[in-house]
Amino acid sequence: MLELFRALSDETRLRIIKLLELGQLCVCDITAALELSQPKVSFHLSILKEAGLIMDRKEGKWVYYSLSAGDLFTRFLIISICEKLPNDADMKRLEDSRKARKC
Amino acid sequence: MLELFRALSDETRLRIIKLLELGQLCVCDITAALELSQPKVSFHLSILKEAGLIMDRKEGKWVYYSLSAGDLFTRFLIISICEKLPNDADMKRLEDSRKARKC
DNA sequence: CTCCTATATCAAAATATATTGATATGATAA
DNA sequence: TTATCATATCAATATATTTTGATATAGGAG
Repeated sequence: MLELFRALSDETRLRIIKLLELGQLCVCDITAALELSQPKVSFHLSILKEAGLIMDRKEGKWVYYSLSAGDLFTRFLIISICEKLPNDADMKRLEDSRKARKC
Repeated sequence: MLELFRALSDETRLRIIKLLELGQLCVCDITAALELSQPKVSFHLSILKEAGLIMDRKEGKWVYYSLSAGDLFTRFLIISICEKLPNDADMKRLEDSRKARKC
């Protein structure tokens, strides 16, 4: 429970969770959407993964991350975050990046 | 929401919340129950208060803290914490301290 | 094989948070 | 008044977390 709250106590990580509400995304999509450096994004993804909030799947060069099922409490937290967090700017950048076929 | 998770991402603060499930407690009760220094306890109480999780009430020399009502999401978090967190040792020390009438 | 791309990891630096010991405040009791 | 108790706050230190820049790894393309 403490690890869960720790994982959620960072703005970047909440933004990642909100982005993943859309479905699986690769690291470069997330990096483009958040406008952050790739090592930074990888760092935060690793913390979310450790806490059991997200999972990854390798496919060729890419690693796709998505929200993991988790228990009822965890899912409730994720739903609440997604409901309350605005992320229009991130979404827009994600769309732009995908149109540009950057990865 | 971020402030809420930040406030909850510390073991001492979760222990305080769990103790306050019992009802209002003064700082010296909490200090005795957790076996921590008074400034440390005051520090963590101030963070919980800032986040809207607890409230305080002055009465003479004492300051009593209790869980604050908050919104539905906040209350759900508090209930979940209290349900999942064991704190037998803290409770025992609280009882002992009260029997000894230390404050 | 060589080059490029996507991602992870590492060490160092930067920043944030927590702890300690000392002191301040304010209420009460003697 | 003076002493004492409960609590808060502060400055200094200690500790934890995050960020950065560099490098490693591994897959695919040419």
